[in-house]
Amino acid sequence: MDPIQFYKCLSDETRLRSMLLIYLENELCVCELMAALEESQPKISRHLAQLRNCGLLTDRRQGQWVYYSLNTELPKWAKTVLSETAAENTHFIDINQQRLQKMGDRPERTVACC
Amino acid sequence: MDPIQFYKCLSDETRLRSMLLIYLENELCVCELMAALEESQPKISRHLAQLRNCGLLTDRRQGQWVYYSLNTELPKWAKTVLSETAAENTHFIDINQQRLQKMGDRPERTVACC
DNA sequence: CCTGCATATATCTTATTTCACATATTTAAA
DNA sequence: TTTAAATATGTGAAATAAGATATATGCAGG
Repeated sequence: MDPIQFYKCLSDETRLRSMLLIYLENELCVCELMAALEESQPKISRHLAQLRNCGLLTDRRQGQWVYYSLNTELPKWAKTVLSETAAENTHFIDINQQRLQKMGDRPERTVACC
Repeated sequence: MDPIQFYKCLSDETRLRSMLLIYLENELCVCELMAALEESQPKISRHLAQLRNCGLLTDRRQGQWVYYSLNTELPKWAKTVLSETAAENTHFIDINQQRLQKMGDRPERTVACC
C-alpha cells in the first residue's frame, strides 16, 4: 500500500466519511452511505470504486446490494490510521452515524433496503 | 485540525516525504529538504508554506536559514498517524534519509549550509 | 420475458492542484 | 552599500480531480 495513494484516498470528504463509517459499522452498502452522507448514488458509487481499486475496500454482492468493507489485507499502519482518526474525530462522523440510525433497519439484518 | 485537510496535506509526495523527514529528524531547513528530496527550492518552499498554513508545521528563522518542525499543537491522533506511517514505511523514506546523510554536516550543527 | 430497484459507468464540464519560471525578500558578509 | 546565499512569492500553463447528468448493468419478482 503506497502511503501517498492511501492518503489521497482519505483526502476527499466523501471518501473519508465513507471509510470511517465502514470502519465503524464493519460493512455498508451504497444506499446506506447515500443516506448517511446525503449524497447522490453515482457520487458514492464512484468514490467507493476508487477506494476498492486502491485496495482500501473490498465489495461483495448479496442480491441487489453491494456491501463494502475494509480490505482485510490493509497493512497494520493503515488500520491504525483509520482507528485513530475514527476514535478522535467522533464529532466529525457523528452526524453521519445519526443519519444511518434514522434510516431504520439496515439491509444486512433484514431483507428490505432503501 | 480538520482531518480532510490533514490528509490532503499528506496526499502529495513532496509534502508527505517532507513531513516524515521532519518528524524523524525533528527539524529541517529548506536546503536540507532540497537535498533529501532532490527538488527545486521554490517547490519545497511552497509545499512547506502550505503545511505551515494548515497548522502541521511551524518555522523559525535562524540567520539565513528557516527551520521547519512539527507544530507542537498537532492533535494526538495526527502525531500517531505520522509516527505509524514513518515507522512502517521505512523503505519509503530511507532514500531521502540517505541523501540527507550524504549531504554532510547539517546546518544546525555547523554554520555552513548548502 | 418485462419491470423496478440497486448499483455502476461514460461523458462532459468545471474546479482544484501542481509545476516551472521569473522575480522579490531577507539576512550575512565583504 | 554592494553582493551572495537562502527563502518566499507571483503568474500562467498543464495536469488532475470532482461533480452532474445520462445511460447501462445486474438481480428479483411477476
